[in-house]
Amino acid sequence: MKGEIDKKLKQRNIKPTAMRELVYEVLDKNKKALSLYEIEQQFDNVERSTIFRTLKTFQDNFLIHSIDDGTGAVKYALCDEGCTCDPDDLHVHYLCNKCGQTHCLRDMPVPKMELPQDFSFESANFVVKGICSNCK
Amino acid sequence: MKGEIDKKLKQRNIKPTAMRELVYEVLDKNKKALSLYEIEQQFDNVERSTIFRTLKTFQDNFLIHSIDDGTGAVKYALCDEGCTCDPDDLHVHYLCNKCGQTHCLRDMPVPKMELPQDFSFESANFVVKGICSNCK
DNA sequence: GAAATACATGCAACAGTATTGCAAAGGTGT
DNA sequence: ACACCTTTGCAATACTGTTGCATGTATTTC
Repeated sequence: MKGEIDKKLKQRNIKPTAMRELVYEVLDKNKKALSLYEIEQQFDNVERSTIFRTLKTFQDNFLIHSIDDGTGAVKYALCDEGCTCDPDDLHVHYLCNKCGQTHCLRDMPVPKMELPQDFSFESANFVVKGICSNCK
Repeated sequence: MKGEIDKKLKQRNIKPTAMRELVYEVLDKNKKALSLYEIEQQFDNVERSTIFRTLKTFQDNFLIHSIDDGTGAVKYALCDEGCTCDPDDLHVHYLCNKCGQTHCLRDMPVPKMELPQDFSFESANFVVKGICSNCK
């Protein structure tokens, strides 16, 4: 288990520390995107800033991606293997207005839009909101 | 001019006050989406909270819509005439990573996604990021 | 037109999230 | 063991958004 996680971290050139293994584990076992606060809640005595910087490191190395779902807190979820967060790697996210959970719709790529002349497409944030099947 | 604005406000059941006319004017003459802070900057001695509540009133009555472009500050832009901010009224927004300006791509509707079973589509936020034609 | 009522505004304070500086702790290589 | 670099914890702070309350302004009612 720990070995598996370390491998994932090393694949992304992230030195595996206890903290990072734990944060990875939390992101992995929860099947939804989590905010900094939500991650903090799953630990007893871990500094917010440490988690914050851990997430930043993860994000810089494309191990996780961030989602701004409009709730005020940025959420984080694991990237798929080999993801480089290029336009081609992007997928749609879904925020349930009832339970507040944000899910990755990993098999739903963000559609390429035909932008106006001379506008480049570097990245995108596409969040669909509604009521999820659980809350229906 | 003032008459035109009052008409727009009244169409949306918003009582036209001096404040509201001014905020509307600012949103109208800038052709991009503005944050609360940016709107505040265009006045000399107007309370943030007043503008905040004005925007809230506008939004509740579908005169403006808000965009969360991931920069940390919500931005606001005028709705098209007759807009009710339904899924059908939504359009894509564009954030330039260089100049930081956010534009409405009004003629680019948010594509309807085929969501997983029992997930409803109530609204969406679709922001494309890149370099705009001005900054290229 | 004056009194009563409702609504809008300004001020101040506060809440939540994100972020940074700095020092201590931990690990790595020589 | 020592020097070096990275990570972590603590504290403080910035920024945006939000609310309570008092005051001012407009609108209605008589």
